[in-house]
Amino acid sequence: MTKKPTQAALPTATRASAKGPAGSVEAPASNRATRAAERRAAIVEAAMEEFIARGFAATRLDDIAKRAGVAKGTIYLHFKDKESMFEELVRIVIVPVVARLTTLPPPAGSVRDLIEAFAGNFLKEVIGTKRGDLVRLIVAEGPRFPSVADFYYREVVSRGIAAMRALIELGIARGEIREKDLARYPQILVAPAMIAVIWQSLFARHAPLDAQDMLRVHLDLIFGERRTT
Amino acid sequence: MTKKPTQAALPTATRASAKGPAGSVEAPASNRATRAAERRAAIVEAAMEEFIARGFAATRLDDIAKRAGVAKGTIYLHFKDKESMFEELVRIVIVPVVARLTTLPPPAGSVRDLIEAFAGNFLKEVIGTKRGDLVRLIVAEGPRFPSVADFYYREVVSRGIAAMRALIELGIARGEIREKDLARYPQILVAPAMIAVIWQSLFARHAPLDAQDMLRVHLDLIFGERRTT
DNA sequence: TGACTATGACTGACTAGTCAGTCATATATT
DNA sequence: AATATATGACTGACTAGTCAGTCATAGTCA
Repeated sequence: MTKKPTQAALPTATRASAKGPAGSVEAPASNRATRAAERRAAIVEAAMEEFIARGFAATRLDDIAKRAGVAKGTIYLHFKDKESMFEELVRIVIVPVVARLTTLPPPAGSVRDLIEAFAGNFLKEVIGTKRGDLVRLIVAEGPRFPSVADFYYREVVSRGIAAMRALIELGIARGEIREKDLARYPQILVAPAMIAVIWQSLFARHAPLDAQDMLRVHLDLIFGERRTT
Repeated sequence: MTKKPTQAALPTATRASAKGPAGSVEAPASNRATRAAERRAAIVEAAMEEFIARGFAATRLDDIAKRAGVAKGTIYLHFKDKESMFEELVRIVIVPVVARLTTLPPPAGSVRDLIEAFAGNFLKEVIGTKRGDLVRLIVAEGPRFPSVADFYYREVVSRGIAAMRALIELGIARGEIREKDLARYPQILVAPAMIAVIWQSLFARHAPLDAQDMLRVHLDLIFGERRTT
């Protein structure tokens, strides 16, 4: 009597069901492998949102499962445990971003144009989006997940810094940038953008920030006033 | 069950006025009020360290109690619950910092000197210290503690931005700063310092940052190369 | 093609453990 | 003694991780 092995369970309709809380109607998904991949993607997506909203410790796997429209056990078919799930998640989300960024845009025009295009892209893709919150999440959890911080430094930060430095050196060589020491601290070039990301997720309600315009002013500082053409 | 356990408003001890904070290793502590204040201070100190190291959700009150050399129940003599403890904590730690900062230094010399002195102070007092980690903690937990984010914005950010703006406007009026639009975005002035704080707590092991030097370069950007006087 | 079997993705009730908050008791102060 | 403080064992709500069992699909054979 104590045990009531799963029996009643769902009467029927496990097949076309999916009418779970997930909401979005899953595509037919012909074969098993495809379905599995879809579920995995759903878990990743759901987990990302929960982790961003609550942080690592406060996130419940039950909530992730519910949001993904999946049973809790399913999560463990795809990830070893909560911790390694979090670590893997960051990789999964970041890798494609890095891939896109390393696809450098056409190196035409002035250095300022290059940087402006790059920054504009960054603002559009990161600020106020899921990706921006991910940055904040990494700042938040980094110290407790050295492997995540390491990964992020290796894959994103060090590369970004190197790329910015190259750009700055080009600008100096071309005479567009006067402050030669800037090449030693590419962080300065990027700082306002990072601050904008953090600002938006913390203080947007108090004082929204026009990141695009702020960036323009910052670039004016580095390149000198833009001549209106 | 809808549980409504927490009821008792802050019991007492809120008025435990500031006494000699010096209180270190269990001095006899003559009167009760003093002892209570000491215990409270020990709890605040311990809680701060635990919260910084683990974040809000992952911090155990048992650990705070142990670190403070106090029984768990004692914590509840001083704070209503974990959540309000965290909120109060941020206030307790930040208020004296704000108090110190608003004690403006002698407004002598050039604007650049003013800012440099201010920044130097900031670097020494914040970067790599407990205070720096507190900034990271606020960034991390802010979204989950709107009251903390609000408080921080009101007490620190908005004041800091206003002060910086005043300084920038002075610099523009005196002809030290050429970029007039900078006054619209004091964040640009502060951004590298904030980035330095975050950088140190996340990536110091990979690539330590000479914040002092970076700041010098940044100020060169704003004021023009420094003339060696 | 249709029927029968094998596979493994998926489920969710369950277990073992954790931790915030309580309170009866003990200790210190007046 | 009376009162104010402090203690830490205890409780109950909550959750990460497990696993016996289910069932849609893939594979096999007649």
